[in-house]
Amino acid sequence: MGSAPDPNDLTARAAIRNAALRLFADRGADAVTVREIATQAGVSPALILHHFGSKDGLRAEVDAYAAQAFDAIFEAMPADELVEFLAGGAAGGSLAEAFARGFPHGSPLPAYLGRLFLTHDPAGAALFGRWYAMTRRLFDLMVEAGAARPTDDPAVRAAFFLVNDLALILLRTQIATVIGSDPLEPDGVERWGREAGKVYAEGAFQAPAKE
Amino acid sequence: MGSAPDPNDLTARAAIRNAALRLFADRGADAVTVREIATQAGVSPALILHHFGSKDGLRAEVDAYAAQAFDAIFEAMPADELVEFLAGGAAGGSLAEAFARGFPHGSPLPAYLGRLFLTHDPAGAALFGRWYAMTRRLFDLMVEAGAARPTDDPAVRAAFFLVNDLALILLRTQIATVIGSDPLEPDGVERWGREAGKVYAEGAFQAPAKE
DNA sequence: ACGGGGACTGAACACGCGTTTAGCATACTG
DNA sequence: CAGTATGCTAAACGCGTGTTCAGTCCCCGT
Repeated sequence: MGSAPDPNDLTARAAIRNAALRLFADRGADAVTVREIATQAGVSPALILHHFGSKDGLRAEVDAYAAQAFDAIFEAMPADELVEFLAGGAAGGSLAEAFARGFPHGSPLPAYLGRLFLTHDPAGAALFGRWYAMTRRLFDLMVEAGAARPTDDPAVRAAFFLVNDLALILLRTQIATVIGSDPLEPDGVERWGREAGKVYAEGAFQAPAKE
Repeated sequence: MGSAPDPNDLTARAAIRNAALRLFADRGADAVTVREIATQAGVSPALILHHFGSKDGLRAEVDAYAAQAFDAIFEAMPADELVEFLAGGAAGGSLAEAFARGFPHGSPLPAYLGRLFLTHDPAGAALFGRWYAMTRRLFDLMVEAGAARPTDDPAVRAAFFLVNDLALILLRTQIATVIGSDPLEPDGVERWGREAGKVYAEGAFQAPAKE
């Protein structure tokens, strides 16, 4: 929430927050103990309560921190720029690509996002709503610009594209296993973007060959 | 695992299993207590341990039960039939549609599947692998039959289609909120299938209008 | 120099968890 | 009818959890 670069960041407080973020993303907040976070952050369990009041307080702060990070991704994707980008023929500009670009290798935030959606966290619902509205607007602009075909069910189409994009983040590890590249690392982004771009531009099915 | 219709099903044992399945799917096994399952199933906590040995034993049995249900869906989708179906021009035959058809309204299994994937459960990884192999085979057959365009990265294309399909299940509630239909209920399946079919058949983007 | 306050800790506490145990009915077997 | 296995329960146990508390250290203003 605080916009100013908090001076008491990079402190034990921040170390606790970061450790909690990573552990929560990996295994879920319920499965992580305060003592475990403390060990990981190199502090005593009591200090966590001293700084955050309770485990739930820490949880709330980590949630807010993650939400802020996601909003940063969100705001780094201005719609106008995207229209130009897409209209230029490239298939990029997806949320997943923004993730790959915005979050360094090994960041716990993609996994955290998955948990946000799976646990039906209200913060996750709000995030989804905002991203959906953005996708919807984007397609309106693209149709207007002649870059996308019109459709009679734009609500579903926007949702279709959005969740396809999110699937890349949610199923990241499974995808990496079967295709041999992490789809949030440059190599995987490239392969995925090319294939998705082809399907989105011209489809994948065709009338079967006559005989 | 047992193929014969176990005579001691529809008993307290089955009631416990069903209650656990629903609770695990909704909130995750770690967040559910044995006492809670017992209350829901109308038995005493001790009976759960009597029947399943431990909470982990129950968890394993519920996992196996769910895996069996998913495999039933899997086997209800023979590839040959699918090829004909898809080649016929319809966009159906997706995993999500099979889910909608195979699981009654309000079944906890779709949510359970989400947890399987999100928690990096090995059973989830195995399931994903099998479904991926099936998708991969399906596309090979379709290309052979002239129903799908060839691609130089078939591994990514198969993964792309599979995860798009799974996204529908994983993000079901969020989708339902924004499009106004549950995508695993007949109405939503219809809308989603039509839109996805259009995109997969002919794409959604086009060169911008010249001027 | 010194007093005060915040960062920090070790030890303990209360509680809820999974689990154990002893025992009660019921029903089947000889 | 005794004997015994089975389905089931109430009560308790040990343990790990989130949390509290009393106190130590150390920096910083006066």
